[in-house]
Amino acid sequence: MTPVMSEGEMLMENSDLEEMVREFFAETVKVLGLPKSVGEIYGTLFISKEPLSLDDLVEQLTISKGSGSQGLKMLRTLGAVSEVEGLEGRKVFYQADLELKSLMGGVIREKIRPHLANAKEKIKQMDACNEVNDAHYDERIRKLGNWRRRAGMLLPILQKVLGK
Amino acid sequence: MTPVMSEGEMLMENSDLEEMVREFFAETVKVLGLPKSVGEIYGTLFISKEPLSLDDLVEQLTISKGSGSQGLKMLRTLGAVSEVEGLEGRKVFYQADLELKSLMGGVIREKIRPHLANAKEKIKQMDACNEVNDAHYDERIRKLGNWRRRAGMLLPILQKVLGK
DNA sequence: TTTAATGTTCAAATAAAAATGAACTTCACC
DNA sequence: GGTGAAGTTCATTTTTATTTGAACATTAAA
Repeated sequence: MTPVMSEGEMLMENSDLEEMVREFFAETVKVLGLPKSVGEIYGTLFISKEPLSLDDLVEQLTISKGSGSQGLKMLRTLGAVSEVEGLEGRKVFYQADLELKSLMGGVIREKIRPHLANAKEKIKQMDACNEVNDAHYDERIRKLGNWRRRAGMLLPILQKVLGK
Repeated sequence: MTPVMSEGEMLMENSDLEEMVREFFAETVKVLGLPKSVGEIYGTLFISKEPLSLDDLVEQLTISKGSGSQGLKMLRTLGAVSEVEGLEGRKVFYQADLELKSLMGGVIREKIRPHLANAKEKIKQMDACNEVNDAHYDERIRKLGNWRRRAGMLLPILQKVLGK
């Protein structure tokens, strides 16, 4: 709305590069099951020279305020962005946490772990359902239990390798 | 079409359990970025007492032949199902490979590795794009390279833990 | 306490992904 | 070669996921 520009805007060179980084993350987060706009927001913050406000992001990405707000909320929940004290009024600025483990760790914590917890329940129910104790079904349910257990063991290892 | 039933059909008990397993895999594969029908097919094969043909699956799941064909194709590509020599005519029967690593390994090989290879290219392009050698951009691109490298290291570890 | 800037929510619109089904290919068997 | 069962392909339809935008909060400053 206002014709006044925020500080960083004019000195920005290399908008090709910034665009590439945005696209890069847009694709990358899709592998993690997150929406494209979340990747674009994260990518924009990742490459930005200074923290950006919601309005900055909405303007740079030409996405709606609602989309931006929701995307930032998700990234905050994942722990992939952090708030920086805004100096002007109560506007909040965001910066990307640059570590792989922030984004990945967030996905593991918020998406994969809950899924595995749910799976544990489901498998228990299956066991209860197999009242006749059919040997074939027994064996398959046991195998499913092993799947889950093994997947559960994987996560700490993953997080360890994701490291610092 | 034909009113004649295939052998296994009548002795099937425990259709609740089978339904639960189908649903379980339908959800699980979504985490891996695969379509629901693929999970349903895999789940059906996973719990089935005998190998099933495309027609069997289409009937049990009430999905279209096209969907079934595409789903089986994907599962074959991933290495999560195998063909069993059909005795009747040239009809093919499928059975699930019951190991976690078949499905996961397939996803890693067919989806994640290609994505990482692509990422390597992209990062190279970014570097080329940063002709002024701006220190800030340099550092971010370097960090992206580290992400990719680390992710690449993760996969063999994953596959090792997925094990036998 | 009003105003205006900032941010959130959610029903509706849009875009993206998946499933359908009819046309087509292939091949075993006659 | 002709027939039909088996399987594939792909343009269209359906379903699901994402984005939008307008109404609604919240609060800093006047």
